[in-house]
Amino acid sequence: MCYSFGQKVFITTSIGPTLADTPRSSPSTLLDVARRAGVSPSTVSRILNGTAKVSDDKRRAVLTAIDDMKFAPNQMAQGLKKGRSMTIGIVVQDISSPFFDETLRGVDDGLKGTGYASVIVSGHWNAEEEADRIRLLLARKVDGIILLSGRIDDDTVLSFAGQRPIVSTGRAIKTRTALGFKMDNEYGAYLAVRHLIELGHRHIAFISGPTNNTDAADRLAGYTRALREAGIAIDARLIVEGNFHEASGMLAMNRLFDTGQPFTAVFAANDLSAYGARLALYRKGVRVPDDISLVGFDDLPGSAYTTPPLTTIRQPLYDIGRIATHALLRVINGEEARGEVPPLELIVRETTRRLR
Amino acid sequence: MCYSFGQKVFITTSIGPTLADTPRSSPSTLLDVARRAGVSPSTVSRILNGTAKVSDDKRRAVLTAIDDMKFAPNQMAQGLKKGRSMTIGIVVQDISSPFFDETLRGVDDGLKGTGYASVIVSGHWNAEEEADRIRLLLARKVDGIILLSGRIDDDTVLSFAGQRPIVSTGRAIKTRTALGFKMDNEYGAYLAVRHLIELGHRHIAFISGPTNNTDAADRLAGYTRALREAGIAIDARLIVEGNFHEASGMLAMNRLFDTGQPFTAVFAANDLSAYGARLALYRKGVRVPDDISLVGFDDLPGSAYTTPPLTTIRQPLYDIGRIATHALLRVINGEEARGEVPPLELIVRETTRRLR
DNA sequence: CTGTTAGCGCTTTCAT
DNA sequence: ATGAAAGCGCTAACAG
Repeated sequence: MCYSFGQKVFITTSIGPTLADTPRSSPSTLLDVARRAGVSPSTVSRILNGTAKVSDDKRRAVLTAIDDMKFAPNQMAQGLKKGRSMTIGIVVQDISSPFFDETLRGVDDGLKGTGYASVIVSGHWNAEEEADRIRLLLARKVDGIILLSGRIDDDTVLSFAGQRPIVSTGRAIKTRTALGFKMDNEYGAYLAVRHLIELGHRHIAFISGPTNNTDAADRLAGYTRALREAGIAIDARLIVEGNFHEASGMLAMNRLFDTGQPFTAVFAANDLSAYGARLALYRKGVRVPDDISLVGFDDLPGSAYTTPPLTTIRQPLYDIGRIATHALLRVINGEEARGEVPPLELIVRETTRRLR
Repeated sequence: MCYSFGQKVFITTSIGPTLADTPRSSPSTLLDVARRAGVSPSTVSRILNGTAKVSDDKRRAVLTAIDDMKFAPNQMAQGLKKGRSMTIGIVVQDISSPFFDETLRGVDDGLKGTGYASVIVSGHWNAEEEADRIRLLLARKVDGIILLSGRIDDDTVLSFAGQRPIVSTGRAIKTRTALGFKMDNEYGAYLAVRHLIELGHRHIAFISGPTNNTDAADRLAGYTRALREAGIAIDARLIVEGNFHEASGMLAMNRLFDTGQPFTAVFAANDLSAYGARLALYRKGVRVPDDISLVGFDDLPGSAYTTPPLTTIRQPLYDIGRIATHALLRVINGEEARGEVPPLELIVRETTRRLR
């Protein structure tokens, strides 16, 4: 039964057969097709793979047989035989974060038309779990792995790369089968803070990311460099730690106010924490950008629709996904992997303003 | 090479070996393990699967061999033999939408510890493409399919269900191998509009979803029912069509103003279009909720952090994912699939206010 | 151009 | 309790 009662929805189904014990309309095999078309299995295979010339009449016979029987080659059998599963593994840290979404979209587009499918697993920001998931992918015989914001160390990546090619973001490695590339986070943060300084701000707070995260550390470095270059002293009270999530941005903002230190602008280490900071500001009745300027980092899709739209550092998330995919595919095929990731750039929207 | 130059990042790698032509540290097979442990392959298999009793000494020998050789069974071979790939297919419509994200998170959690992995494909809101993707999944021998917001018609689903069990959202089907359940969208919309009416609003605009979408149609129905019940005449000029995306919400809002019809509240058919509408309002200098009340539908994770936080109808996206997964797993195992999806509910946040 | 044969790595009767 | 042997569905020599 499946009935909707008022607002509740119940679903039930009677006891059905097991996947194992019911052949269903058991899918036809290549052998079935061969028999039906009156040819040998190899001929069918050859047509399927374009491996060799086949006479037109046989080809026609096979093609119609395939059509009639709605035959589709069993990918597991193909994979077992060819040693290629035609699937690649993607390791993300959070299956439902707009950050990874954009990259995944790039991967998806990069895979389009290649015959490859992807299985996505999450490391949940945890090195142990991440390594486990990678082992799982390897057991599944994925042909390659894309590691996004990996937590495991480079040596571990390298050892996995002994089994299958890996391309990873956020690390600078390069061997025969492992390739990594990282964005210049320090530079991005520098850009953000310099923008604020150019607008006349001198008291600029920073909501950092988790200290154990290299991207976060790089962004902090960019923040301090911009300040130093402008001859502005670093005030430790204006730097509070967040964890890249909305709630932490909100908390951080409140802590900033609690210190009593004056500031006219805040740079959040990522958009998500900027959203949280924005809410804290709203709750306090502080106007953005009139009273406080705010800049984020990432340029998530939603950042163009916040109120007001967020000034931020754009990460080419989609491109990273596409480029990583292309690179991996090339390595898998023994070609030279080469790619250029667009640089980080400042997107000035409406949360920053010149200090009068 | 992998070098970072200023802000640009270049990646290159020299020509490497093909996946095919390099055995790498070719993974050990079950046979290798058997030889090393001095037993037959069957014994190893039995230990791996717990299929039969094995003497303690042999078991120990095998286990250490497995450890030494870092053996992991080839899933393709296992799958081919057992007729189970331990993979399920997930069909979404947009690989990077917060809407699907939440559901995917539910699926991911539902799969945790089951040994199943998922391959996610996107139908891109297109029935043709969706059917294609499903065929691909079937060729990959997924053990079951979860179809989220499918575009294909029920008959097509049913025919696919002949090959593998399918559970789908947004449809009321129920056969031996196909199970669908849909949320009561009409009721949800009704809830939203009634809330507005209770707050004293009489002129309530509606930014609809695409007219060819059943969820959108249901929500429109709920809107009209609430109005009718309250004795408020439906004003066609207050209903404008959107397409569920931010930009369309923004456009719709502007069109609403262009009509010149007065209104004090707007109900957007989903959160994304509410975000767009919110921006249009901001641009026009219209305050929310002081001048105009706004309510959305979905309760995306971001909706708690908009400025101000969005009043909306909560869809139990995560639960839907989990429940669908459990149901599918049960069908796969020949058990009775049964589940209850939490009802839609109104979440009152800060974008609605009582009309003075 | 096409068929026959031998596996890919694993599980599973069937004997013992 | 354990091994031998057959085979899942496909591809790739190897003959012809």
